[in-house]
Amino acid sequence: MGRSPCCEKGHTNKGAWTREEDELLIAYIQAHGEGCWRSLPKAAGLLRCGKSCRLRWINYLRPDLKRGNFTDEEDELIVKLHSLLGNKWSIIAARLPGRTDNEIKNHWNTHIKRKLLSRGIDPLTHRQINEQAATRSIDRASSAAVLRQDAKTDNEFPYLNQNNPDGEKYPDLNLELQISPPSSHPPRKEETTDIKIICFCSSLGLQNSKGCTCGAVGIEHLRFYA
DNA sequence: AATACTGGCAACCGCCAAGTA
DNA sequence: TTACTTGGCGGTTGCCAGTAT
Repeated sequence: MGRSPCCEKGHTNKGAWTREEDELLIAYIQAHGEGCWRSLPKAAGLLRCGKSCRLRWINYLRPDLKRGNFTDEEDELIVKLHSLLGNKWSIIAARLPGRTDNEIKNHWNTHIKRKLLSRGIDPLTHRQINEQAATRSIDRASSAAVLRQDAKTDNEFPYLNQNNPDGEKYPDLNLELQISPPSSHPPRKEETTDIKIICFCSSLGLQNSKGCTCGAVGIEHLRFYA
């Protein structure tokens, strides 16, 4: 039945990691690789919860981390992906080599969100705030015109200023969400209605890229089931 | 110089899906 | 099928450094 508990909470350190702890964790993972996080702390001589070790490694100690300031291109990509995915930080992070979900989440909350708001863009909906208020009465064409007039946005996030309404905001992206089941399990007819499939590699024009193994052209390997 | 305020970020918490016995 | 653990995720908190008063 099941497995034994994750960690002995009474005997673990908390708070900031010390240099010694970092060194122990790095040394252990370099010698044994990333494996069972549960048993790692004991094996590595750490008084930490396995979860804490995993987080420390993934967010801070991993050698392939980029660190440093986000570039404008990264900012732009984050906004694009966020407009498609919402707060799916891990998926967004997967498209930004060397960046972690936590890092991106923090960057979003401290920088990008504010930047969008200062441009009059709702970071939740990625629409012009005044446009939103008027959305009910303004047609899509005029909304696009509002976007076009925002020269600042043009400079900061050029993609936000495409002469396209909604899904056509990103001419370089395929924003079409297809609705269908996993290919290996053909759905019953009644199941297909609310099942969505999307390949973000393809959507971003990155099909056949390193991170995309689906091999699809314009179709989809990230799957969401309703 | 002292204090209050603010922003940035590392780390924790709680939940959930998947895996296992 | 059920009960349980693990790994992973997103939200939140708390500390610290920098800035303003």
